[in-house]
Amino acid sequence: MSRVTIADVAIAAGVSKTAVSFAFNNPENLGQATLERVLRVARDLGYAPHPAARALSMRRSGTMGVLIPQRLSTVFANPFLSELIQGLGEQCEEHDLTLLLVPPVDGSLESAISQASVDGFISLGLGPDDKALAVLDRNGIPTVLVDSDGSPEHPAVNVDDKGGAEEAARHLLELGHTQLAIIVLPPTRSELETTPTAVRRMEGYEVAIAGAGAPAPECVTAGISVEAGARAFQQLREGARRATAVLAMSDMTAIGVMSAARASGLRVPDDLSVVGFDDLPMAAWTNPPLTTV
Amino acid sequence: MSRVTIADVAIAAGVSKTAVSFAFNNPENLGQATLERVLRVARDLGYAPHPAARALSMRRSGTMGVLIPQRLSTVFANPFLSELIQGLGEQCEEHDLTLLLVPPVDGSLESAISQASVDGFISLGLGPDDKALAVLDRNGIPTVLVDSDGSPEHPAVNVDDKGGAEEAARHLLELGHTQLAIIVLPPTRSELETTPTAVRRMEGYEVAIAGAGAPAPECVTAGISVEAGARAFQQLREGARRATAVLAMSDMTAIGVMSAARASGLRVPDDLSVVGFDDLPMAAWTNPPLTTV
DNA sequence: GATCGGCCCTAAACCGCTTTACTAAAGCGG
DNA sequence: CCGCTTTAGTAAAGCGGTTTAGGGCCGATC
Repeated sequence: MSRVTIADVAIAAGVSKTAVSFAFNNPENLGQATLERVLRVARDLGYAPHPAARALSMRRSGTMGVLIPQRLSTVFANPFLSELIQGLGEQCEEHDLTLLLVPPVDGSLESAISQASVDGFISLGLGPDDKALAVLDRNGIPTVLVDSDGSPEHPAVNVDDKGGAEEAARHLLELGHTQLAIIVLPPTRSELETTPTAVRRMEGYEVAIAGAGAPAPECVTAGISVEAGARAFQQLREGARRATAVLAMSDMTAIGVMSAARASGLRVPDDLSVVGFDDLPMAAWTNPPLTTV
Repeated sequence: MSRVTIADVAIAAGVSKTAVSFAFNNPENLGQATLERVLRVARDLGYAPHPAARALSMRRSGTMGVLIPQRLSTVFANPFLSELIQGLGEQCEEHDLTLLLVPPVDGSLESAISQASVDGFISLGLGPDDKALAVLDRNGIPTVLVDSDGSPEHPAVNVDDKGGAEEAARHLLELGHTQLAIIVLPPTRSELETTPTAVRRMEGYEVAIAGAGAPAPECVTAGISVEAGARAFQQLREGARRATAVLAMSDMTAIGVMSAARASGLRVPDDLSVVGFDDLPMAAWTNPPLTTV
């Protein structure tokens, strides 16, 4: 009933466990005849090495973890993350790894980390002083930071948030807009602090705005979805100041703003300019195509 | 340098390995004082149980696998799958499980299965006679089939492909269309056979068309993406027959057809009707909103 | 004819944890 | 003060693999 183990195969083939192991991992250690017999018996019995046992004894699991600082349910709703994970997936495929998505367990990334059987982590959006990083280090799990502030201790891959944001804002200012609105990314882990990414993009926006001597922008926070973008647009309409251009920190939100604006009779970009961030493929399908970073 | 093990903690706390294990898993077996001491030492040392060792010994890994019959890179491009996985993710979260995505390794699902350390599988789009299923059974891994033909051996959750397709086709026929075009889903695993899902949807379309006495539809195969949909539209234009309505087996493809049609000057739905399948949230954002199943 | 080196193969240790079976000490009523 | 049950903790046997050290057996060498 239960799983076929290496011992079963060994007995059935009349050899030792070692021989069976060799048959799969070091065939050159076995004679031709024995090798073939063992492999045949293994196949007939439907033997497959137990992954956990293998991982334990080899000290490697063949799995790459993606540390996600937000609920799993929100990941797939965010095309930017989807794109990223897709890319990771391609690489994993190439190297015969499997991808393990690791979201917080009961709100704690630390405990999630220690539960995961992983050879290394890609961690998304983690600050360099995050406690989760300390846990990783202490357990000796190699880690690459993505979308972080960077850290001298770890390799990191990052988006030029500040530069991109600055360019986006400058683009609008050069078009003649003076009153801008900014739609800020929502916090992910704690409900309070904004993400490092949002902070960096905000810096970029502000640099450009200050540089042009334009008035302070109006800020609204909205989730990464079309609906949230639409709500943000309503919020802006109700505000006192009438921004003529919107800087959204994500494309999804920007799309929401755009469609809500058109639904309420505004022409885009004539009456309202919108610039996103992410450059999702989806941004090109909208009508008109979304300007984005 | 290397990982802190249960033995390290045991020595440091002056107790047996058992006591340390109890501290985490059966605290009621330990005295108050010992319990606290062990936990404190463990925390100070940064101890975390090795997941593989734990999995091996407990015969459960706390991981749910999703068996995906296609390349990982195409999964995230397909919003329908994303939605599905998102739902699975929510459930996993609730039950403190992690989600392992398992695509084919070197084109073989069977070998991917045996590499994955998983307590159970959700398998997508597997026929009931798939060899991968046999492997699962032999290894005693519980499995739920999704989007399959159903199987007496396994619990299954399915979309009413045939019924839905039939309704979609009937809808168009009732609008007065007679010459329909069908955009078929692409094969996933082997390059040859169409998927069971595609077969079932095709049956539904044909039942409706035959029932209405309409001429045979024109069929084109296209991937699940907006671009593929656009290409399919071009292909149809070049064909001899001029379909006035298109039945697409996925929303993404339908959106592609729609936007390509508009780009080429056709009005939708006046000049060309398009019906999708999946009911993605995205389908509601298009202009006009996509009719879908 | 004893010695040596290769070739095949095996026994046993080990990976890090859980769990069963068991013991020493403590508590308790009589 | 004795035998009984509880309490608190331990030793050792797994879980299912890999890997190291070594043991027969063979022909070749001196």
